[in-house]
Amino acid sequence: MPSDLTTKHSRRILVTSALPYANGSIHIGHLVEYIQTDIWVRFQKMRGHRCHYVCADDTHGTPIMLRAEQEGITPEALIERVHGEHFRDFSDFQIEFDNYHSTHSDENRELSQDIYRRLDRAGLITRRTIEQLYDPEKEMFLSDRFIKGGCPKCKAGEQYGDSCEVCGATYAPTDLIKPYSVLSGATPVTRESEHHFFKLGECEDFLKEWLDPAGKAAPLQLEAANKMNEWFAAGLRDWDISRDAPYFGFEIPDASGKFLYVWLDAPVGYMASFKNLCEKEGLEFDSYWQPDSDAELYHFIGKDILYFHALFWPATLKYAGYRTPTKICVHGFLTVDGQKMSKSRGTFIMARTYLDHLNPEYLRYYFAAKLSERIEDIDLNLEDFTARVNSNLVGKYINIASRSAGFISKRFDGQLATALDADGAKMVAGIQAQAEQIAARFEARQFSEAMREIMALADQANEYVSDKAPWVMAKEAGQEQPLHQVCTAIINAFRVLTIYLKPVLPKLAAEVEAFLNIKPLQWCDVSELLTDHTINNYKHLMKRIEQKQIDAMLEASAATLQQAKPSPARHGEAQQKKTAKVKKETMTSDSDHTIQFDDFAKIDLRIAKIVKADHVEGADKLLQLTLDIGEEKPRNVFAGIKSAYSPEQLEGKLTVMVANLAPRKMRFGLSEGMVLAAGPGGKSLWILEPHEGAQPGMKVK
RNA sequence: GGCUAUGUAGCUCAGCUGGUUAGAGCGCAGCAUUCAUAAUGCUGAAGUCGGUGGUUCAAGUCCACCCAUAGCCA
Repeated sequence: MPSDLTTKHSRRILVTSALPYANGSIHIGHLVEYIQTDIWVRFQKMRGHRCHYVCADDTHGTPIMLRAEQEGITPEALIERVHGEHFRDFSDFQIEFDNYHSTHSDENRELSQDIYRRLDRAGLITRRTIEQLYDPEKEMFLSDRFIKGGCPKCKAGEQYGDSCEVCGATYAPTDLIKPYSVLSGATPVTRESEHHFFKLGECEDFLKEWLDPAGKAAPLQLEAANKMNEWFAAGLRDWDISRDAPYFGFEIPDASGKFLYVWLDAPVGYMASFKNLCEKEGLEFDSYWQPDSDAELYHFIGKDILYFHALFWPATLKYAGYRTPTKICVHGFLTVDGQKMSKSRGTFIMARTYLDHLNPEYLRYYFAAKLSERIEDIDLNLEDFTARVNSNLVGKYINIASRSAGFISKRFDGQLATALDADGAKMVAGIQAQAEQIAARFEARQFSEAMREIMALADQANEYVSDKAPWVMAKEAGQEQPLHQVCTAIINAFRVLTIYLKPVLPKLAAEVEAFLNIKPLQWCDVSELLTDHTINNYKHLMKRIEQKQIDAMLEASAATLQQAKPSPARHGEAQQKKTAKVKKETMTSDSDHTIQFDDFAKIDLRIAKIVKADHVEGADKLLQLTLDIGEEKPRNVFAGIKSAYSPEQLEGKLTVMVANLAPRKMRFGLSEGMVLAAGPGGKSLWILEPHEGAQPGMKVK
């Protein structure tokens, strides 16, 4: 259990959310993280801790450069505009940063370059010459996504340099048919360049110790720690942290024409944003970032960028002489109605589109009701969303105020009674008694549990109202005082519930404070009662969601996505594969069960001679086959047929293989195709064998 | 193919180290109620706990295999 629940001392806490990339807009998938973080931060502040929440736009890299060029503006102009858009979206969702900075700032330049120097001095930077494609016209190196050409497998045109969106093949950009630069149209040439690498392999001992510190809470959730162990087992490789000019970013000190890779300066942006805040507010930067700091440091991130935050980032900090994070809080992705957000279904919802149609606090509550401390994906089920918000927030919670406020204002001139009735006192005390339990839920990021518990308490308040039936008292003579006390008890229940919900519903809580005519509520106010006090007239605090609002939002989403580009969340490079995959899926799901001849013709089936078959060390089901299909080099294929065949049975035999299947990197090596076999599996598995006379390499049609 | 998660009522999810007739909220049905911008209370129906085998006196909970979904394989 966190220390603050037993000891009352004020903690110093620095919290970050991942930095959104400055080449697109915020969508509801992003919001899971910012809302989760914001709730946690608001909770800490309500508990009286010194908590700072910083973030920034992530502004560097080739995608930003290209986007700016497309729009005919400078990168600086682009990132300034996007910064404004992002900040407005976040603010309107009531995400309250203490500072929202930019990685393109003096603080970040100084810190990033200094960290590079410190790492270099510590012997953790190495330099190696690598080969890369180069655009001779534009005079710059090209990453895979800036090269297009024909897919070497299926011949589809206009494909990116790393994988084909039509057939899913992966390849090197040099394999493309007639490759050309996206930037200039020129044919790229291969060129050498010296790159700077961070020697991550040398940080392994430190990282293992950081991951599992003796006598301290682990910095990662269990699932994330498992993933780390997988990475350790696979071996840590050096990390390429340099890019050649021209590049929108920071220069590497003492290496002209070399820039820091965006993923190096992005997390440093956390520090830079905080440093900027320190300058504004007179905080001591070093006391938060020096190695022995007693301040706590929390990074909230999505599971897609664990690699950067759990390996590179702690290692960077450690060897640059800074403290390491207290905890990395990882969350899953958002699905809508059980599926990935989809543009065609209109479920790819931009933050702004949502705001145009619905109250942001609905979504804050719904996310809170679904978020746990685990890395699970959460689903925004729109039907469930409507039902829960309407029933829990409006029907249960808001309704408590609305049921009693009328009596207080009409019968007692807005004045609360000086005491509660015995049952009412007991009911309110029962709600108050849960304060530490609920606080522990918030602290541990078990928001869904917290919401469940709070709504159970709201049920208790409603039962009390139902038992006392104040509307009956109101009609009977001589029942003035009991009515007054009962309604005061109801208002008090509502006030305590409002404290519990305030981290989630800050704006609503402020309206409740105005209604109750009280100062901003803190967590410790739970133990007090509001009696002998004048409150204001009740105005309805929250409307129910109507189906037509949801429909309108989905429609608008489908429409706006024609123009607006969503931010790739992190970095273009990291996101590239994912986009390709999504596209592939929609293609297959749209297609029929029958295929056209053209589809069939795409599959290149060949007679293959099994020249060699081997067991694969460490694999339960695989055999490694070396297949001759008349090519210069025989193909290497891993086939899951060990249960049915021994290597000896296969060697020398002919079979049929899919020759144009995209090569796939497996744990044991590259598999360059597939052999055909039938059967349910296990021992019942039979590979295909042609009649005598077929020759290796013949096409099967 | 390997690895990691997940798979429990129509929906969203709880079920700790295996132990009495499997839980909650929403939704649904019936009744009550009318203070509340249709909100509330009570009662109830509803589940072969993804599947198949196994371990055990006893399995949603452990083991094996399989199926489905998502992700990772740098």
